[in-house]
Amino acid sequence: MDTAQLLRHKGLRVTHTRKKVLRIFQQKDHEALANADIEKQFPDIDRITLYRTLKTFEQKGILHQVIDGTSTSKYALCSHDCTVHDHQDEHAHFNCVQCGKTVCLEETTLPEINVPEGYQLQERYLVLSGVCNDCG
Amino acid sequence: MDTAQLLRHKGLRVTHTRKKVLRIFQQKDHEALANADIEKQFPDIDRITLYRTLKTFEQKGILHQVIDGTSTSKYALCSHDCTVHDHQDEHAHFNCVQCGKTVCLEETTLPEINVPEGYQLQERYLVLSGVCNDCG
DNA sequence: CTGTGTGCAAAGGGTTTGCAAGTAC
DNA sequence: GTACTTGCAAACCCTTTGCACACAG
Repeated sequence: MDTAQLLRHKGLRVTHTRKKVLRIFQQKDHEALANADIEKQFPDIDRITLYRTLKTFEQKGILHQVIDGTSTSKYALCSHDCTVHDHQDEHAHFNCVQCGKTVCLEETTLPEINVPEGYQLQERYLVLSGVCNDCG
Repeated sequence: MDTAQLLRHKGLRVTHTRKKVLRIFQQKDHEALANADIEKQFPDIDRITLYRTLKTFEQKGILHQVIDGTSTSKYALCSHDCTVHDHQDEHAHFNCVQCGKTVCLEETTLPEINVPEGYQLQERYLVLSGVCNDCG
């Protein structure tokens, strides 16, 4: 599905900004990107519009948030079986402490966890940090 | 070891603020606290001093940072075998999406993870979120 | 044409830095 | 007395909100 089709399929209007942002995520397939990362690649975009675009994409099930232990929020493309209400992102993420890049480790799986009596588990994140291939 | 002893043992001067902050963490043993949480319990403390206190405690191996998926940084007491350079915190943390509280799940263990060729793993965090016992 | 998206300004929350005054040892 | 700590102001970064204008459908 190309960018315009995907947007339309998710009930969103097809705008220049949205196509461009979506394409960036598709190119950087296994990487989690923050607002600032996208601004770097696309300097003429309005910062605020970008925040809103990412949030909209998340709500529509196009992107999902990635927790990587840094204080900035990052997003990555949802896999195809993601629905709006049930984001599936069952793998670990690795954050490089040197370059700050965060990648999805697709080959990993999350462990089963038993939460204590009375707790309701909704999301699980396995966050790894260290030095990546490029920086090591 | 009482608060003053611990501080002295870590090479820190014993001040009113440090004793009080340390005591709060000791009381809330399995909970990860953010700057704001401590301010609530101890309203007359200076916010900036508190930031610095927490950072100092982390550097000295008294506290360690807890990743819980929220944008605020939280800390919890290090276990006894924590050293300055090698923080050990081998269990999952659970963040309640309703009350925002983050607790350590001492009984869990982190899985072994194989990182890709060329990656150097330094830290692992298993972050859970959902609804806690009190809110559920 | 209508409702959705954008761009700008302004504000908000969390955090850090600089510097003078205060305090532990 | 000296080096370490504190407290205050100000700055910084990331993010959100309000509102008028622009544009997709």
